[in-house]
Amino acid sequence: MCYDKGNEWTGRRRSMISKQSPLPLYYQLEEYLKQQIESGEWKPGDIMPSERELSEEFRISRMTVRQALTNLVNKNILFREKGRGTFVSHRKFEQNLQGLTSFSEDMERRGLASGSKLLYFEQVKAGDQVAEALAISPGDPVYKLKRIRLADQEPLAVETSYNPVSLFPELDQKIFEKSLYHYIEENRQMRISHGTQTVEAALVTDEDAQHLMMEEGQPVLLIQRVTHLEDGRPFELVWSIYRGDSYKYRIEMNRR
Amino acid sequence: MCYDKGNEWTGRRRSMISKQSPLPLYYQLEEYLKQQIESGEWKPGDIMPSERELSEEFRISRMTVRQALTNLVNKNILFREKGRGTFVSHRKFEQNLQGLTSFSEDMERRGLASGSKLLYFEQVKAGDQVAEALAISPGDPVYKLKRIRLADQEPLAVETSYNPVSLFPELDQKIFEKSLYHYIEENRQMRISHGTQTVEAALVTDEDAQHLMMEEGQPVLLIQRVTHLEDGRPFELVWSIYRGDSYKYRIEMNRR
DNA sequence: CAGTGGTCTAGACCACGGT
DNA sequence: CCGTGGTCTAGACCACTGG
Repeated sequence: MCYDKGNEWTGRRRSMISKQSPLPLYYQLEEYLKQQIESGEWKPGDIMPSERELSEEFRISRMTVRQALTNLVNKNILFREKGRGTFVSHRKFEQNLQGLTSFSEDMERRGLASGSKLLYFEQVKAGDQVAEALAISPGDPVYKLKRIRLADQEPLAVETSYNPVSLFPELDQKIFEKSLYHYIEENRQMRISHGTQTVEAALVTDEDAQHLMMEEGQPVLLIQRVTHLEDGRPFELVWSIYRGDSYKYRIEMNRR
Repeated sequence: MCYDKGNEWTGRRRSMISKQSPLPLYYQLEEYLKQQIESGEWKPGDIMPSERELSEEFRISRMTVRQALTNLVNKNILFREKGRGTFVSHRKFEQNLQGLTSFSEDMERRGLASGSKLLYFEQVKAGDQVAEALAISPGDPVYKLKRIRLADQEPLAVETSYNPVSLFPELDQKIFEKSLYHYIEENRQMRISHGTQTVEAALVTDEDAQHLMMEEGQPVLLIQRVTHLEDGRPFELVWSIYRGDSYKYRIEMNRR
């Protein structure tokens, strides 16, 4: 009986992977396994079929199976034990939670409608601090954008961003309205790689208090972010001021 | 001339990698390349020798070279471009960026002497909030520890931590003085896996103001952390209150 | 002992980038 | 066009865990 079921599976599984597809085989296998785990077909702690079994079932070489499994191990979806096997992780996190996300992605994850109100968008000369963060020379042109960020129509943050004109000469307001990250990755085909953030507590300034409809003397979260492309060039510097009473910065991370 | 230099290198390089070593070849190559980059032999933006070149020079197969390079790419030390080559990243070498670190590890990274002043250490019954965070039942025993954390002798934070007695029945003050993380990983041979933190801004309370030698009405950074073992069980809940004027929470992260 | 993941080889064909 | 990284194969031997 077990064998029968196994063979059924073999057929179903093999059909999920096509050598005709333009997608790499390891990627197809990776997506298939991920989907099976997400759908609960295999549960945390379950042992996976061995590499040689998967190799035979899908009629692909063991090295290709390993490439798929290794990627899932790196994403913390599977873990391996020498001499024992490969298992489904206990992690409940969808990976990526410590990922670099934009305001809109952040709000979407929290189930809030995101919006923004433009204060201004202009081209200015970089000051010393901006120039250093963006690895350009003081006086070089940068786009400066200031917006009030809304969550469910309520003002949540004031955001000021700087982007070097030399990197994206054609930036305009519409690109920001949709999503700068989307524009960079899809329209410009460049890859966003990593970023540095600092988070600190401060008291709200008079100007920001007006924008955020807060009283004086209340605390705010002050976040600075510098984000880099894959070749290391910084492409944005963002200063955000969040209302202390309505926003928590949340991060999930791994040891090592 | 270029060729001569190339051949010199070939000899030197090859000698760095031994098939006799118990260490895997890909790992030896990885360490060698990392060291060359750290020492400035190759600089950010430089193109690396091609995979086929490295393969010939070190007399190992291209797949093995790829394993070494792939690991370095995953660590953000190198990046690849299709049809062009493999390059040294511009990324600074701080690694372990988004890692889960203890207060002492954090201070060490900032070049500050860390210390702490015990306020109390006792066994109490878990309240609802603590029980939920630690995935135990309300009323279950937990260790509660409250300390003032010092950086270069100055008070920087007030920290309250909770650990389930059921997980570590033998915890004592001395273990905390040295390092709980060290104890768990070295003495107990358990693996710390992941954690969740929230960071928010608030005004200092009267009690904390005294501990931190702050005036009333000043902002503080309020950090909550829940940390898990590899099997998913939470083993600590920590509340930290940092002086807003002297501490920035810093995090580096990758997209995707 | 048989089965597992870990490492390694020597080929192969592809799509891509720059000349 | 040639050289690059990206993918893939069909083997191989090893060290390790379990019964």
